[in-house]
Amino acid sequence: MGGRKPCCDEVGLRKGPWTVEEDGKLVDFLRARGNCGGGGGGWCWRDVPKLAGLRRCGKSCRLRWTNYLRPDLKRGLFTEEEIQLVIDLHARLGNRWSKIAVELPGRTDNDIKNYWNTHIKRKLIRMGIDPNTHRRFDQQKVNEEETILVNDPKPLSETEVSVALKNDTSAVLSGNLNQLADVDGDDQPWSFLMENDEGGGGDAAGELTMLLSGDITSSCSSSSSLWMKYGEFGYEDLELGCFDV
DNA sequence: AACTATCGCAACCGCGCGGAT
DNA sequence: GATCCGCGCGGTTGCGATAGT
Repeated sequence: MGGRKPCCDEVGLRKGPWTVEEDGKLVDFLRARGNCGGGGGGWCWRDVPKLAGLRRCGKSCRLRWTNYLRPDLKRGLFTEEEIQLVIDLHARLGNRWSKIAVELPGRTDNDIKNYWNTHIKRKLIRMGIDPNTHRRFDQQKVNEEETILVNDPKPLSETEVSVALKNDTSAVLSGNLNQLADVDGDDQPWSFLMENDEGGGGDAAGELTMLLSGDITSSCSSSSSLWMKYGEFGYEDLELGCFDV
């Protein structure tokens, strides 16, 4: 669009982490002047640095406010419900983080985006699910991904996975399932499934086996419904492994 | 204890959209 | 209709914290 200038090309403007003093100035200003958006405040973000006495660009001020200083922000870990909601919404909306954020009060698009990229996305990849399409990779793609992730990417057969699931995964699996189950060094999600498998938890392991062997589309219409199904087994937090143990 | 690798989050960058002129 | 301008969005980067060796 017609040769816009970068907003931050003015010399003397600060970049990088915000100081407490800067935060204070910005908060004070916004509390005193009310909201932007053509409202009664009579200011726009571009004016904020000048009006608030900050040596920042307006864009940086807006970002700091919306992502960090807003009083209605919810900090801390995502709840199980939020995670499931994110997955479900992402399946429908794709990377439209701002749209997803609308459905999660107190969470910013940046929050959700970060959480997706650092936690959920990797889990899905390792489970053979394309995080972009929410469909399973073809087996070759899975192998390629695993080749990158582990040194010995030899794929497990469905039988091997099944057997492995019946045993201690961390001990049995030296290959990709182990990576898959313990991406970040947290507890083994699959152990929970094993426990539930005993008492009519049904085919949790079986379904997982299908998932791992690439038959997810035959068992679930979408990944989000899959997560809901795991929710029935207590598979509620795919990142933190905080199952009912 | 020192070093290295990895993770997670805050912040930046560039682009596109939509309203105003 | 063309151009300008501000905002918001999504992708990416930088860096401190933490874990592993």
